[in-house]
Amino acid sequence: MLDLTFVRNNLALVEEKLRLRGMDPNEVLGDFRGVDAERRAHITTLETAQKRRNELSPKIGALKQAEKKGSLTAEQQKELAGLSEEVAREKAVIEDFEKRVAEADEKFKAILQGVPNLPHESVPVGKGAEDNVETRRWGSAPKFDFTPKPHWELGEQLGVLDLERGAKLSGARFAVYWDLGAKLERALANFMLDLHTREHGYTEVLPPYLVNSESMYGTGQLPKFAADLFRVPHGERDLWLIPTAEVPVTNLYRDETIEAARLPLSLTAYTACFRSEAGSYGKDVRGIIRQHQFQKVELVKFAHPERSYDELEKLTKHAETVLQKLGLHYRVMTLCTADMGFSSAKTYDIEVWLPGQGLFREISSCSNFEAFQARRANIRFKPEGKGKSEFVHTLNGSGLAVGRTWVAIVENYQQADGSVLIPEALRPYMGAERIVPKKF
RNA sequence: GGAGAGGUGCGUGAGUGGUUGAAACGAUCCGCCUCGAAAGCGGACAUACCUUAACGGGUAUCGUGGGUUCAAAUCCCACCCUCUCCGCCA
Repeated sequence: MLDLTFVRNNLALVEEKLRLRGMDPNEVLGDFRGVDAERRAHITTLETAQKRRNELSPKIGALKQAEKKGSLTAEQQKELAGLSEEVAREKAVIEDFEKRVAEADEKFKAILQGVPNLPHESVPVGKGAEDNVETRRWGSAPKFDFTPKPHWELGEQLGVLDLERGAKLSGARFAVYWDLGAKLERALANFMLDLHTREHGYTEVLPPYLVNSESMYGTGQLPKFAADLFRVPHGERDLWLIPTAEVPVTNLYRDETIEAARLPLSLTAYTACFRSEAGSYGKDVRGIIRQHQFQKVELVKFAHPERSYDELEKLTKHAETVLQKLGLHYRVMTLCTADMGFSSAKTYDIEVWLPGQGLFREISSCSNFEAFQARRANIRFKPEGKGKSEFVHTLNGSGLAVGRTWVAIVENYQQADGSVLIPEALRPYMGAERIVPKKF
């Protein structure tokens, strides 16, 4: 969520930035000025009436006390009647305008919550994914003297990936990993967590996979993107399966104030992620690129506003390091204004080369949300010395999506004989140098 | 799942209908004192929103949401959370 006062005072700028995102400002902002003015007028009316009532109440109280004791003069009797009448009138106004303010608040909040974050000035302007800018590239695509296969074929032949039984158990977009396939997933997760905790200074956390609506609201999944989530009914209130560890980890500090000296806080978490993928029917139906459940190692930072863009660069490098150590060819894309997510001010996508499919595929998305999430989730820091607390900047990125890394390993390290070589860095975690065909 | 206790400001903790946005103590900050410090003394010390050129003024907030009342931290209802005991369970 953007700052109310900022939007009010910089409406032209906000409209301009929305256009950069390829959105129609009128559609997004609606009658912002009108609703804002209406809301404020109603608040003023309400508070005036409340003030009057608060002035009258003690007078009525005193007179009623006297009435009880029977020491009320005729004149006071009249005064009491008059005051009672007046306060009744004010009360009617209060009740009426409490409703009107609530309605106006609702309308206003709906507008404000529907406004995406403003792109940072360094973000390239564009109209769609084709305008994303390749910022750097690492390594080179492996050469094969045979036609490399996609991971779904390899996985089945090796006996490590079982999509049929995944479908039997749960339905489409669920997978079962067997034997060294399962172990590869676990090895990758451990490798990534060790790298980030030992060499990059992150603290590991293991959060719940089910969270309440407040948490989903805090990171911006709700109210707008409920359709992408799995909802779990639970008594009077619903719980939601997390679509990414970003949700529970960012919300760790919801409604809290962090000491400035502790910033930046760097956290990493390995969790399962659940996405209903509504609206993506027919997309990536083969293999395990797009699943309802997948596992991911997430990197989250809470940073000082002045240093958040440095932290974004670092966080992105941390994610890249995983690919470098695994010897996987990749490129870093700076998303253009039109392709960024709703809450992001700047995003780098890391795309890994998948030879079986002959394309680069997103394996990490690293974003600076500035204060957009912090404002919603009320995450502050107290500046050194005195001064008012301010909102922190939140950042996150995948470090990496384990399922897609699994795909990258299998496709990039496939051999002519149908086996898959395990990269050096992973061998201590695998206890094997190679995956060879086996029946499940 | 059953029975009970409780949720107040940064912390401890008063407060059962009006003078309490909230005592007291502690923490923190600023002064005074001191060569410096401690102690002592004096003062400051929540958030959001509305209003104002500004100084300031106002409204709301005592787990959350409703209700009763002229008036609610205080009474009523629902929910959430924490703790204790029982049951169940990895």
